[in-house]
Amino acid sequence: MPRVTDEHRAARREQILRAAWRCVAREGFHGSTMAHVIAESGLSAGAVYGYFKGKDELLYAIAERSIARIDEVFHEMLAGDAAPDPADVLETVLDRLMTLAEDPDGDFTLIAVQAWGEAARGGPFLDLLEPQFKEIRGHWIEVARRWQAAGRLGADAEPEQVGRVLLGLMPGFIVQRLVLGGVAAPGYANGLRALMSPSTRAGAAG
Amino acid sequence: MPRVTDEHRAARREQILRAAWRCVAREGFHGSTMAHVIAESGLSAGAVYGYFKGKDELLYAIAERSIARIDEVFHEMLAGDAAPDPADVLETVLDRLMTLAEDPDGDFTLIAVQAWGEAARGGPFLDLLEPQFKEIRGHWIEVARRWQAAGRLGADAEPEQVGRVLLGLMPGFIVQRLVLGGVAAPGYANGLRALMSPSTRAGAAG
Amino acid sequence: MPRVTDEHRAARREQILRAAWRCVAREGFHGSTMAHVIAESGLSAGAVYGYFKGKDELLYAIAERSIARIDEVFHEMLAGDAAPDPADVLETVLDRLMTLAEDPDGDFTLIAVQAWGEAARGGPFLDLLEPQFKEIRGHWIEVARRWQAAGRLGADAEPEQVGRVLLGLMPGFIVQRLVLGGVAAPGYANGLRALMSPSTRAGAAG
Amino acid sequence: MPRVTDEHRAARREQILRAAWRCVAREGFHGSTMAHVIAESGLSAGAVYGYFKGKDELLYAIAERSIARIDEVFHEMLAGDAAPDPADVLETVLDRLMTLAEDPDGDFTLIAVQAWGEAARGGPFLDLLEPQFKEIRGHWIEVARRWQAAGRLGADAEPEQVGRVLLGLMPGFIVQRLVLGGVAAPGYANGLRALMSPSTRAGAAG
DNA sequence: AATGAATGAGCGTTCATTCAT
DNA sequence: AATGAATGAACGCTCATTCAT
Repeated sequence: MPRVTDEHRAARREQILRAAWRCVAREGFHGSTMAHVIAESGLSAGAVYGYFKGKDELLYAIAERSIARIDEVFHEMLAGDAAPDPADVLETVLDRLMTLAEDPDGDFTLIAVQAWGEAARGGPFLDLLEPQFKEIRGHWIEVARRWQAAGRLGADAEPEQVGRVLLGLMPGFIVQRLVLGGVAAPGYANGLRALMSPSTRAGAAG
Repeated sequence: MPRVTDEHRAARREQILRAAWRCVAREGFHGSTMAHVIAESGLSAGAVYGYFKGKDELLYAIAERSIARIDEVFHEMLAGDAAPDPADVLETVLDRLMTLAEDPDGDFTLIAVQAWGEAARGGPFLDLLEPQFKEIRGHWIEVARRWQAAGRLGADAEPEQVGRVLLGLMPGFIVQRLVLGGVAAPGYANGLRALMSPSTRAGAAG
Repeated sequence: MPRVTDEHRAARREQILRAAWRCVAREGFHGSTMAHVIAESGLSAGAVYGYFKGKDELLYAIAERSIARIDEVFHEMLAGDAAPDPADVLETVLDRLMTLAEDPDGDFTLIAVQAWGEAARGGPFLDLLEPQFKEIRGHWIEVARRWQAAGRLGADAEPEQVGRVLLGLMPGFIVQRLVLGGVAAPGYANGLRALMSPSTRAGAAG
Repeated sequence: MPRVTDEHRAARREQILRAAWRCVAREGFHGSTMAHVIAESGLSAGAVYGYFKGKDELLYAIAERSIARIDEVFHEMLAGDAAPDPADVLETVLDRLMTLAEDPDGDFTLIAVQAWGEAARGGPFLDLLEPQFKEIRGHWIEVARRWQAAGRLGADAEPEQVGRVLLGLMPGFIVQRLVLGGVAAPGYANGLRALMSPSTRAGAAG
């Protein structure tokens, strides 16, 4: 019965992970005690520790999942070789991000911010976030490159620098939304469109 | 001799605050114990509690100072009624930010990220950050407004939306620098300049 | 097929006991967890508990076996009615003891010392060790008695007291070997021989 | 007020150590929980941890004290250059040992046996016991050497071997007393005297 | 005003044991 | 008979905070 057992283990792991997710989305990394997670999971302490070595591993797994969600958002975005408008990409990406953020289990962006705070101090969380940030930045650099190839970006523009700015818009959106609220994907994308389409003396924005 | 006493109190408060700042910049909000702060301050536990009600108040004061620094960065920026290029503003602002971040007492952006994480969960940290974010956003909106008034932004662009994007670039810069490193003010500003100065060559988007 | 079942049960019991023995010889009574024993035995938790009521019973069984080995060492030693030299008996006994101690499954003297520690506090381990110590002491008293009967011990010597001393030499050997190493049966027996054969030269003690 | 504070600290340390001593003498190393020690000490958990890093350090300190007591027993024993009868030394030593063992705080020999069990597995307890055993063995070797110099031991006897035997008599006494009871210093010493004064065919013991 | 020893609730974790399968 | 996932009481320990001096 290995199939059943493996499925069972995976389901239990998921159950715990979701419970921890809910706790962290509600109370942050440090406000979430193992006792909370255990109670939320409906399991016993021993059971939880059978699936995760300890609190650190659990938080790590949650952070992993949280930032993986940001990455997901790019899938299919760059399929083909089209040169989408960066503002359109941003809108799509943030739109998906907001859909995911409305998860009834809890807002993953809140967890992501916790993870940034942890990663800032170095250690395993930094090791986790670094490659994922790099990958997402790579996506944005690719967007910039294509945009440049399509003749929409100055020939002397450096896609790496443009990519940094585009990547930067994402944490900017997330933090702003969490702290101020009232930020939505279309408006934010429009702000970028306006910046990207400056009036040529008496020009018109998009 | 109330003057002396008041000065004394202020000096002591500052001494504690700086000690806590160093701790938090090194170990984060939760990694910093009161014992660490007390040791770092060179005072006794009782003395520290004589100036701050508890850890929360101390962290709050640190967060306050940390984000105040971001605000500082705008001072004199918008004096007069010039209409500076947003990318120039960004470069100046980030340049100052990096100077402040190199404080030997510890990187204030690290503390800021901790504060965002805390604020995301609501509570006093949100109440602290919200008005400060609002004010900084106000600065950016003003930048956008003047840019528009100078005819450099489409007439139908909404400065509020543009301001959100410009504000967003700051946390984006901070997080990216902490996680990936290798981000500097001029290059980041150049990325924005490139986006804002699209090729005038006719091009078609995807 | 009760025979087969009984044999099977005995084999399983032995399998568990040996696994526990290995664990205890490696990590002591308290350092050995049931999880270790279970893993070492290759059986499941449930299976182990099917053969032993709990950890206490298992440790008890191990202690039993460990001190039984010390007793073994006397078998045939006192067969017949010879009056062997106590030092010779000691040498033979310790020699056998060391052979047993080199069991690849682990040093039984290490387990014995654990058992002494437990027995010192009273309880079942004391009830276990007491009769076994008594029996071994009985052997030594018998050695002393025969030695006296052979005219090698003063007529007014009390074999019970001599037996206590001879018994005492055994834990002394075991502990000394575990803590200091470098103790071997022949040298230790020689030490006793030297004490038992004082110089006949006239001398005065201090 | 450093004097007072230092004395205070020393007194508190002693208070905790004695509480732990009582617990260990009653329940052994592993049966003694920190909660027990804390309750017994009359202090709080935090206070205890202010004086001892953790349970290990506390047990180590107790073991240290326990075996130090065995060493004490030799003080003044070998002052001067007399050549005392080993059996007399043994009697004195064991007599002192029993006096110390009757400490109302708990029998130190019980603690010593716990320490032997721990040391047998290597680690810090072995490092602690090894030099102390060596020193005590050194005392016994000196006793043997003097006895030999006084012409009471065969010229070809090796004091090192005799010393091992004499040292061995001590754990033998301790364990036997704990497990069987009914062992006292004079009787035990008499047993040794009897062994050391064999009848010369029809001789008389001392 | 300042000290720092003391507090104790609550933390993360372990592990002997059980029981549905 | 055998499994091993699950249990949960109890463990060692931390740390924000207090208060007698």
